[in-house]
Parts: sequence; structure tokens; C-alpha cells
Amino acid sequence: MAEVKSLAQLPQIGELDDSPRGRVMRAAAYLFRKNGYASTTVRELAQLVGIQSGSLFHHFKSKDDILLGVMEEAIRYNTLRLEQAVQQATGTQQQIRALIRAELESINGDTGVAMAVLVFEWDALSPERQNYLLNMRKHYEQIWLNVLERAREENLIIHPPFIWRRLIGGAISWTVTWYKPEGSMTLDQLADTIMQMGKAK
Amino acid sequence: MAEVKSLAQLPQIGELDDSPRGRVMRAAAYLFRKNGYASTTVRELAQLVGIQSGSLFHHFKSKDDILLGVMEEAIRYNTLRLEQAVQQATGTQQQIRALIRAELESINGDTGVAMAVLVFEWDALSPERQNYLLNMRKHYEQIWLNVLERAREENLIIHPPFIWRRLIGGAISWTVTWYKPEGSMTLDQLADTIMQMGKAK
Amino acid sequence: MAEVKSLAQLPQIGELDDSPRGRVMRAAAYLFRKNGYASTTVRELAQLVGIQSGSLFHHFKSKDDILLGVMEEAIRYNTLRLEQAVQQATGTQQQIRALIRAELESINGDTGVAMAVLVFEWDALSPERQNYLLNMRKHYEQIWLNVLERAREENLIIHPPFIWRRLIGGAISWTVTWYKPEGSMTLDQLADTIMQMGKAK
Amino acid sequence: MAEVKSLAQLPQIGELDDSPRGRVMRAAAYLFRKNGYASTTVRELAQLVGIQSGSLFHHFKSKDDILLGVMEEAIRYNTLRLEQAVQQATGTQQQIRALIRAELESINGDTGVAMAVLVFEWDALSPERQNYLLNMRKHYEQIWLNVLERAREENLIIHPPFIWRRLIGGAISWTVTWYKPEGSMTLDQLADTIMQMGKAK
DNA sequence: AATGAATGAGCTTTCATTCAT
DNA sequence: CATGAATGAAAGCTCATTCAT
Repeated sequence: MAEVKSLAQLPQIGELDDSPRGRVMRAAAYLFRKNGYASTTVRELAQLVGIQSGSLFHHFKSKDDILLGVMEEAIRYNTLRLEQAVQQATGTQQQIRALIRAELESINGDTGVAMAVLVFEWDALSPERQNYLLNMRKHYEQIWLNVLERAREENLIIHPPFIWRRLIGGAISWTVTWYKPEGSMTLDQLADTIMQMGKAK
Repeated sequence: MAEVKSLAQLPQIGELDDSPRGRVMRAAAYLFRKNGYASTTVRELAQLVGIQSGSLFHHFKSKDDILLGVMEEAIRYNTLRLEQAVQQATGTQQQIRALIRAELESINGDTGVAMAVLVFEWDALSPERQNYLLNMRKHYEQIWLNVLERAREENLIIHPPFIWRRLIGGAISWTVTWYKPEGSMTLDQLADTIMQMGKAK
Repeated sequence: MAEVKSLAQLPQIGELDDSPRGRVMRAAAYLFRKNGYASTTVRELAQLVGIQSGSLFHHFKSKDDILLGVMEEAIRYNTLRLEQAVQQATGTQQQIRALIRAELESINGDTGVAMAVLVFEWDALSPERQNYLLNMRKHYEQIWLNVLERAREENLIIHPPFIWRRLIGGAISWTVTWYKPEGSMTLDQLADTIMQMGKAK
Repeated sequence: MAEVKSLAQLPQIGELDDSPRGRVMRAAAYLFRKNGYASTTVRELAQLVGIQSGSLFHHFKSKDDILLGVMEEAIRYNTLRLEQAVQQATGTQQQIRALIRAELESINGDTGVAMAVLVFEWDALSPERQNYLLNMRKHYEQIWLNVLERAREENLIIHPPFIWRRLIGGAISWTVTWYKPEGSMTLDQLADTIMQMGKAK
């Protein structure tokens, strides 16, 4: 990960606008991912945004709130993406393929940093906030499970949807640790490979 | 994860002995996993070990060194475990099964906390130390790849070993986020399920 | 002291009008008394007045100026009250009684909060401003001393006026810490008691 | 009040020893009195003590705790002083005189700064801590009231002890604002004057 | 006049590390 | 080896004040 010195080099996260809040979240996602939440200082963050550290607290009540904001946005936007994926695909098999592809995009595309923060900094949240996000994630997971239940009935998969989802989800999530978009494999090829692993034999 | 108040309640990590160093690493693995490396204070750690914070520095030069120690031990011990798994299994298929089972044990058994620290606190390490550990991990990964190359030749798997390993590895690693030993699924059943996903169809 | 949430619940201070300046001073007296000058934030103050914090600075150049304003008004108004007390009473004895009664009113009546601020937040003022107010207070004290000099000549009191004034003044000022208007003692009875203590025996 | 630059120039408070805690409290009493609790910074305090600001927190858990410590000590030591005053005087009249003299000493002598802090920074305490100290003060006031009850029975005073104590207490406390030991009046003379004001006529 | 975002200095507190005992 | 007081840099956060709108 190359050193980033200005906000302009950072990708948008989902559809975060260019408001101060949006800029802060963009920079925060990057830094929380690179150095960890606890090791990122508000001064560092402010500098990347291009404001004074005190000004951060006009937009967020606390550093904690910034973390929550990033995670919330990651879930919110990617839930939307998942819903669209299901809607635009026809047939259960195609829908599973679309979900895998969409989640790969979430993790390795523009929202990747934010998703990584969601996973790696989960324990930095207070239990109350974990609960709050857990409820948001339930909705996200339900989209998967709805499709997988159908796939199970159609014998497209042979394992219980819950287990299937956990294992395939793990394989997808883990790509964050090794997949390089500039490598020889496209996300589509990767999606196909994962798809095949998940299929009933 | 229930609150732990005394060292005695913490499992051994691999074969760490009961020396001061061993006790510190055991407590550190637990705390680094529960609260994160940056958020764990040396006072907290010392208290769990049952010594004064100043005394920690007789056994480790710095807090960083403790983290490195935990990670090193996790890799060292689990590399051993992996080697034994291969040796004790006969036939490529059985060896793959043994590797999966062994890695599930690493992640969800006694060394689980240390492995989680290895994954989740990776970025807390300096680049030099990351490199140092990366070399140790290479050896670990080579054990996998040796078996998988053979499996590829025997048409037991259809994907390139490298990709296969990444995806299956992800599914295995991810179990740390959801698998509960006290649930209805055993590690052996889980290993079988993963095995099946990885097989050529 | 019950929590006050709106300006309307606050008593007028002396004859402060309902101008923005007047409203700010009224709210400031209340907050400076309740939480101390240093611990009162301009935001808090602005909120109680019902404006934005930035707008305060259209009426007062600084937070310091607000404190000065409150204190000035407390002295100004109560000096007036003292003068009227002397004028309306006939005979030295009656005048002393009237002064005691008037000062009790200052401290426990509508201007009580402002007077308390004058006493308790004195050290929050810069030396220059302390000096400025000291000059105003001199005039106030002179009203007392003029009457007491006469009382001394008429043998109504036996101690030097300066000492007498300090001790009786202390007894009166101190009532701020314990006197409750809703209790069983009226300010008139209290004035009589103090009067008797001050009299020659 | 002349600028104080070194701890050595500050009087002992009661019998506070020369431990770090004692030194911190001595310096704190001085600064809290001179600039107010809220306006005194821990850096300032540490500098006067001659240690680093971080070191303060080895001896007190928070700035609040230092304030509480100072106040507690003021009450504790002066309660002792009051008890001794009563014990060493014979006859109700002499005991009252001794109490007045002792309290003047509390306020204008070595513990004067701490007593002033107790009065002027009372509102800086949390309600719980106010309550805690209020209980300590009750004991202190009871010493006064016990003697005054007897004085009332012996017709040495004509007002209810409670009111008498409040007024005389006010006169005594107020001396903090004007009495100068280097002036022409001794504390003994002052005690006599107050005594005479309190007597039945 | 009023707003409210932005400032930037300064606040209390934390904490890894040192070192005399 | 162990202690624990002391360090001092740095953390998150506050807040009086300014100023473009």
C-alpha cells in the first residue's frame, strides 16, 4: 500500500459525497485500515483531510463516532449493492454468482478499505455499537440466505445454507489479504472459481 | 469470551512452558486478542501475569517484542503441527484432509488466540518484522503447496494450487469469526465439509 | 438550586432591561454562580440565552467582559439601593437598620446571584479590572462608613467603624451560604438579629 | 498575594508531611486559591511541586482527587484543632472564646489557603463528594453547637445557637477577605471583638 | 445583527519505558 | 530479578474567538 499524502488520491467510498463528513470518513477508512483504529491519531486524520484537529469534532462527536460512521456506511452501501445484484440476476444460480461478484467488489473495490475496517476493527467498538451494526448486518446476511435457501431446495448446493455461507464468505473476505486487481486474475474469474467450489458435485 | 482474571484460566499456547516469558506471552495473546494490541496496556498485561509493569521489561525489551514473540510462537508451533499432519497421513487426499483439520485446530483450538493476533494485529508490526514473519510463514505455506502440487497432478483439484490454497485458507481462517466448539458441529465435520468444497467435481 | 432551562425562569437583576446585553448578563450571572466562571462555556451561555455562541461576541467583546458586566451591574444597582436606604431612614440607628436590610436584600434577593458572582469569581478578573471595581466598591463602602462614623460619635457602636463594618458585613454576606427565603425566618427578623449583635452593650 | 515560585515558600497545611502527596496538596491549595480550581492547570501545579505533570497521577487519580484531598485535610485538621480548643478551655464563656480564636487561626493561619479553597471551590466538587465532605463538616459544626447550646442555657447568648453560629461564623469566615496578620490588629484582639458582638447584652 | 464552521492553543490524562533501590 | 516512582511525549477532546456568508 503506497503512502497516501492527499485526500484526492483516496477513492470515494460508495456514494459518500464531498461534504466535510464524507471527506473525514474517506480519510479515516484509509488510516484506520493502514495503521489500525487505536494507532491512528486524530491529528493525523485531520492533516490528511486538510483541517485542524479540533475541527474534526464539529463533524463527529468523537473518534469513536468516526469509526462507527465508516462502518455504517460500508454496510449501508454494500447492502444496497447486494440487493441490486439479486434483482438484476435471473435464476438462482445466476443470483449466487451475482452475490459472489458483488461481495468481491465490496471487498476489493472502492469500499474495500471500509470493509476491511469493519472486519479488523470490530473489537474497537463498544458492545452497544457492535449490536447496532450487527442488526444492520443481519439484513445483509438475510439477502444471501434467502437466495441460498432456494438454492438448497433446487439442489444447487448440498450443505446447509448457513455453513455454506460462512465458508464461502470466508473465502471471499480473505481475498482482502492477497488479491491484487493489477494481477493476472480478474474479479470475474475469481468469482467463477469460488462459484465452482460452492456448487454441488 | 468470558472475562479472564487469572493466568491459570488461560490455556497453554502450543508448548509454551511456564517460564516468565511463557506466562507473559500467554497473557499477552489473550489480551491482544480481546482488546487489540494498541489498546492493551503493559500495566494490564503485568497485572494479569501477576507482576509489576516494570518487571515485564526484564523479559522483553519492549511491548513490540511481546507481540512479535506471540506471533512467532504461533507460527512456529503450528508449522510443527502441520508437518506432523502431513507425515502421519498417507495418500494425497488424506494429507489434504489432515492439513485442513490441523489448521482448523490451530485456529479454533488452544493456539486460536495467538493465531487471531497474528491475523488481526499484523499491521501493528513494523515492516521489518512483518518481513521476518513472512519468511517463517513461507515455510508454513510451502507445506501446503507441496501437497497441493501433487494433488493437482493427481487431478484431485482443478484449480491452481495457489488460488485453491488462498480460497480454502480463507474459509478456514474465517471460522475464527463464527465457529463455536460447543455448537452442534465438530471440527471433523467442518473439515469434511471444507474438503468437499475443495475437491474437483 | 433547581435546574434552569429557559431565560424566562431567571429573575431580573436589578433593573437590567430586556435588551440582548441584559439577557446575556442575566443568564451569565446564573451560570457563573452555578458552575463557576471558568467552567461555564460560552456555548452553554448562548444556549440559555437562545442564540448561537458566535452571536455573543456582537454584544460583548469577550467572555471576560461579560463577567465584568455582571459584577459592574451588581455594584451599580446595589449602590443605588444603599443610597436610597439611607435617604429614606431617619436617625442613625434607623439608617444602620436600613443598610443591613438593604444589603441582605442585595444578597438574598433578585441580585443575589450577581452578588455571589462578585464574591466567588473575584479572582477570575484581571488585576486591572479588580482595581476598577474596587473603586466602585469604595463608593459603596463609603455610604456605610459615613453612617457608621456618626454612629460611633453617638456611641451607638463601640468598635472602630472599619472593623465593625467588616464583621457585620461578613455576617451578612455569609447568609448567601445558608439563608433560605422559604424558611421560618424573614429577612426583617434576620436584620433585627444582626442589628442587635452590632449594637453597643 | 505575592507570586510564589517555589514550594519551600509555602506554609505547611496543618500537619501534612513532606511526602509527594503532601507536597502536591500544599502547592494545590495555594494555586487553587490564587487562580481558582478550574483555572489551575495540572502542568502549573506539577511545576510548582517540581515534578512532571504525568507524575501527579501517581499520587492522585485525577485533578478532582487533589481538590478533594485538600478540602478533606482542611476539615480534618481543623476539626482536631477545634476539639483541642474546647478541651483546653474551662467554662462555657472561655470555650466560646477559644472556638472563635481557633477558627480565626484556621482561616488566617497556616490552613487559611486550604480553608479558602474549601469555601470558594465548593461548587467544583461533584454532588457525591460535596455530600461526603458535608458529613465531615457536620462533626465540626457539632462541636460548636454543643458549646452554644450550653451557652444558651446559661443565658450567655440570646439568639438560637444555629442562627448565632451562622452569623458569627460569617463574620469569622469573612476575615479571609480583609484581615492582614501584619496589620495593627492581632487575632486575639479580633477574637475579643467578635466575642463581644456575640454576647447577650 | 446573526450564524455556525473553523481555528489552534491548551486542557487532563494515559502510557511505554527507565532506573535507583 | 523485581519493584514502583518518575518520566515526558503524545493522546483525545474542549473551547473562546474569528469571520465569510
